[in-house]
Amino acid sequence: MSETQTRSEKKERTRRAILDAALTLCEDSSMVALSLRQVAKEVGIVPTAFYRHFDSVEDLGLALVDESFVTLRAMLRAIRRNDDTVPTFTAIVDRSVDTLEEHVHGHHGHFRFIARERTAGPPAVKARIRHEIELCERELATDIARLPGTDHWSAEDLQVLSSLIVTAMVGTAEAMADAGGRPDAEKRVSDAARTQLRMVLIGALNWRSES
Amino acid sequence: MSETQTRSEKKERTRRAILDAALTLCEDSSMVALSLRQVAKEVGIVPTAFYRHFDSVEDLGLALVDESFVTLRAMLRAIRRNDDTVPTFTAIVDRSVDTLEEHVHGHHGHFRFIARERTAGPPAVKARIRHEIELCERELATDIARLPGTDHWSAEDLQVLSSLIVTAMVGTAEAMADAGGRPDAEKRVSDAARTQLRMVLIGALNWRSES
DNA sequence: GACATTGGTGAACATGCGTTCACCGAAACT
DNA sequence: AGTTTCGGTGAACGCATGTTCACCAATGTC
Repeated sequence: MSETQTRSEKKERTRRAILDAALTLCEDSSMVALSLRQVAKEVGIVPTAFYRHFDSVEDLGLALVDESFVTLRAMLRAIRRNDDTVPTFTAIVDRSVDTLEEHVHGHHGHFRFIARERTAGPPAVKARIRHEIELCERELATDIARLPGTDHWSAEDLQVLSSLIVTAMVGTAEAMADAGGRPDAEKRVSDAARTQLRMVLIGALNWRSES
Repeated sequence: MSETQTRSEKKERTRRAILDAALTLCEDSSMVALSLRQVAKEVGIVPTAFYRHFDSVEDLGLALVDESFVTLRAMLRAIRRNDDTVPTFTAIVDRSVDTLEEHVHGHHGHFRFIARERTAGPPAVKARIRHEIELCERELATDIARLPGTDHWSAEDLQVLSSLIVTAMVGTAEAMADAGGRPDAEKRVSDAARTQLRMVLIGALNWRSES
């Protein structure tokens, strides 16, 4: 029987459906404008059944944050993996932006969610996202510190550079998701991202020789 | 009689009160979660009276966008004025960030509004904000083109650099507004912004010598 | 095969929403 | 002084919201 399934399988299925529906429904506004009944209707269950899976809408939001950051961290791991195998700086930039393009293309929902709810979500969601992003910045800082030519950098400057790169990349991911899969638009965004990253890195490498 | 006033004065007063109340009320969520009745209650008028001033909530949103960009453009003018009188690059950066800090400090509501609704607002509001930001990027591009040492730059690279700077400065404004007036936090943000801008400019100045 | 667990149901609730309409009273105009 | 203009009022509408509760039927357990 292909259509029969264990109870917990079925439960997990509707849980997924709720998460997906919520992500879709708040796509062009925000979590704060998301209604439980809308989600339920989209999923095809009665509003009450929602509470079998989440304690509240806020709970749903936090689950979406976690899920989105699983996606984001998977991308960061992929980028880090590439960087180990690749020699020059421009090659690192190229491969990194390629990876970013590929992942954002495949999961624009999650990336847009982060970019949006970071500033507009419910307080608890905002807080969680900011915290996660801060962690990403710190990880990036230690990655950069491992690169050659950054020995004499202060911890503050490392942090500031990471923050700049993350901000730029969040902006890129946003623009990429807005490109909506049109290859020409995506190409333009990723070319811009490459240029931006390269500019920033050139600036960073010539740092301290000036100030 | 100090408390009497002409009819249009009174009208303008409540219009202002509505705008202020709306800005305050959507401060920790978004315009999409703003209710007409909330605003009316905050202002101290009956919900119906709202329609004497705006056609709809969306109309209110667009008015807030316009108002916010009046503030933002005033800041840009101030920065541009400084730049004309100041000699070195690092001095330009310092003065620019000072000006930004001062203006964001005085009008964090407007800056947070732009940063938030840019990604989370109602569609019409989002569209208007993106358009205005694009204009700012273009203006910045022509400003940069007027600086020495950018003769050989392509139009695309100018645009990309402007976009990077604007993205970074929107991020800075956001962080600055989040600092919530605490001088030490504001200082940290503006120091970071100075470093970031300087890095970007160093990168930009050494551009094309590499690629 | 009997029993407990549990995902989903449907009615009901109080509340808040945007918008409409006729109406009022004071300011503005003639 | 008489009339018009207009910001604000208050009731009313239909609809959507979050949450509660008792209930059901199929699955899992013994």
